[in-house]
Amino acid sequence: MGVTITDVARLAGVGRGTVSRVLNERANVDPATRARVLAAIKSLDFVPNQTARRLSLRRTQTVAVILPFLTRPSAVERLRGIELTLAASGYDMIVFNVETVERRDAVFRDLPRPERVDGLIIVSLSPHAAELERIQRTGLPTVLVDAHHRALPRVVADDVLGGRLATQHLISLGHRRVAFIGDIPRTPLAFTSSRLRLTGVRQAILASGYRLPASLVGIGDHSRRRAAELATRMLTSALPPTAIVCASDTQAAGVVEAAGHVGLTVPGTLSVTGYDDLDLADHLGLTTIRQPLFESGVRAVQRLLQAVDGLAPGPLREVQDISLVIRRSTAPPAV
Amino acid sequence: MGVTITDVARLAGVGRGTVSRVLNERANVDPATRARVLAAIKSLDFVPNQTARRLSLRRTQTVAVILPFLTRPSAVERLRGIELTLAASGYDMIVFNVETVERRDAVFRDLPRPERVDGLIIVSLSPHAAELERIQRTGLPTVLVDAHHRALPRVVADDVLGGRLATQHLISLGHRRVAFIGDIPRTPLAFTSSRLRLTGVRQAILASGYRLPASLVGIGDHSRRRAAELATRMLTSALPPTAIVCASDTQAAGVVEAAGHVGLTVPGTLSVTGYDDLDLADHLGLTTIRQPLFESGVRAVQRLLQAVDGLAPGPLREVQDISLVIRRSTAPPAV
DNA sequence: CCGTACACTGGGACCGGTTCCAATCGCTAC
DNA sequence: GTAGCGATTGGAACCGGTCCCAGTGTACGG
Repeated sequence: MGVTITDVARLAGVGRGTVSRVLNERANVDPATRARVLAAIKSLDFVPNQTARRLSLRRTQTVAVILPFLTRPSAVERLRGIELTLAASGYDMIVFNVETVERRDAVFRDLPRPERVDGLIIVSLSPHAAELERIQRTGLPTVLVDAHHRALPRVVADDVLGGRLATQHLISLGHRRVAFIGDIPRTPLAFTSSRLRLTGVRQAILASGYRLPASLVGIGDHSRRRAAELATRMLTSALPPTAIVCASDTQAAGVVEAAGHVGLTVPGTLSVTGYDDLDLADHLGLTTIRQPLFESGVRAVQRLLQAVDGLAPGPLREVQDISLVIRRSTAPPAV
Repeated sequence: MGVTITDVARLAGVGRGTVSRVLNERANVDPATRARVLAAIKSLDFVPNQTARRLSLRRTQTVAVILPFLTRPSAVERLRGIELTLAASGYDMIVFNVETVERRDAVFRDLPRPERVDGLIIVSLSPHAAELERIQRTGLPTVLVDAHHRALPRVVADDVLGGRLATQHLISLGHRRVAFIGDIPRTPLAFTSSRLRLTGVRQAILASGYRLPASLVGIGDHSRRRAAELATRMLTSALPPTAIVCASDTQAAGVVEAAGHVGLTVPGTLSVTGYDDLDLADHLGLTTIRQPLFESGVRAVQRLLQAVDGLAPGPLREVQDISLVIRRSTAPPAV
């Protein structure tokens, strides 16, 4: 237990520096010496102590991932991409799941320290001024995913476009009263994506000469249940929508459920679109906007590690492609 | 950048040892000295370097979580419980998502080293002999969740009971031909839970004097799609079941879908039960077995940290309560 | 007035690596 | 034969903490 570099050096009959040189594949080691050292390493089953290495190198070989709501499948899928890529690069991943404002503050206060982690990946959480200032002061390489700040490198999809695509699809089917159901934008844990999607929805509607009255915009926390409540209220109002664009597949599932409860059929008397193209969307036959969730995690890590290695960061804003996936939840409005 | 304990000592006009004593709240520090040191710490915004601390203490303040298939909501829910509890205890959590045999081997080979982590939480993966041997040799505190090995402390639910509960419910409704659809048991990434649930199903069926022919046991990888295929085959056979017990809500969702495709209604002409009580189950109105997923993560961490602190481990096998949740997917068989 | 116990403190050794510098060695060039 | 050079090597210093030991100062008992 606890074989050290000194043990290896002693067994191989060399100095500690030489063992270190072999370990780190430096030049200037005599092949015969190298062989002796490698044999000693093998026979002792020596593995360098990470902690000591970190202290000496002043590098943690660790990346922190901050993300809100591990409950959301889309966040988990991004995390999978991050984990896989990080593992392949020999970095450890420490995860901070942020579900409350207190945790958010604590994480942003304690975490961004170069002696703790080599880099930061922040998912679906847009840093505000104080947080940014702190990150920049430490000089810690940082990449945002599905989050925005003009000063930080980020991997995003065009949420405005996504909202527009879904809405244009509905309008081209003949819908005129298109509603939107999405997340609360001004929570301290806000997802900016929902707000941007709404912008896209509004753009498409206005461009076609229709209107988006406030009564057709439903905002609530991100849950199936809440979405169902909002939809129920809309659908039982005097002038109900014939189609609803949702900020997520989860919320779309709630809307479909609500439609059933108030006696509407999807897509017969109500069209619904989701967002993300989760398994759920396939299951429910939801028309939705697909975005490369897993891939966003992969790219974030690749860009982060480039920055950690001191390479050029590339364009600050990297935009990933999205696409409309048409299934069975959208159809022309009932006549 | 990088304020060290030496800087603090210099500013406070004391030795490094004294600063350390203040930091670690040791006795034998003069109140006046302590105050001076604390003032220096504050004015320099000093935070002790974790890495140096780890090296010196030979403690990593880090716990590794190994879990297969982050894609599964049940695994994520357990992870949430683990993350929250670990965060509250000041430990870092590094996560290893295992989706292939290669990764499993690599993780079990490289990870269990006391100089890397203070403890191990293994979710839904039962270590085999070589892995156990390695873990025990290192003496690393370890807790299993939803996994089994007689030599290791574990937090589990009674899966046999769960299978029995679901089946007894169906039998009490009048079903005689009850089928089971679950996971492949002998994959290197096997979930033992599915096999145990099948055992419970079989027990209940035999206890009631009925039979469980091989044709009514469907085994496939854990996905909605695969479950749907298996169900379709069963339901279109000569002697179809009137009820299907599934090893997970996800698979139950596939079965419900398949039922629709072959012209059966749930629960009219087919009863279905799931397992886990995910949001999905509520959504689909699935009768299911609820188990405390989040809580299992919490308990695992509590027990692990006890072990890390050298306290008594308590009973090796801690069993959590499960319960039958009856919703709208089960009813008496059609006459 | 002095020995001693006790509270407090400074600083060296250590954790296990990496890196730099100086020393050694063999070989070539003159 | 020897100066000069590059390749190779050992070992000290360092990363930033913790901890132990010895030393200082003070109060107290005899």
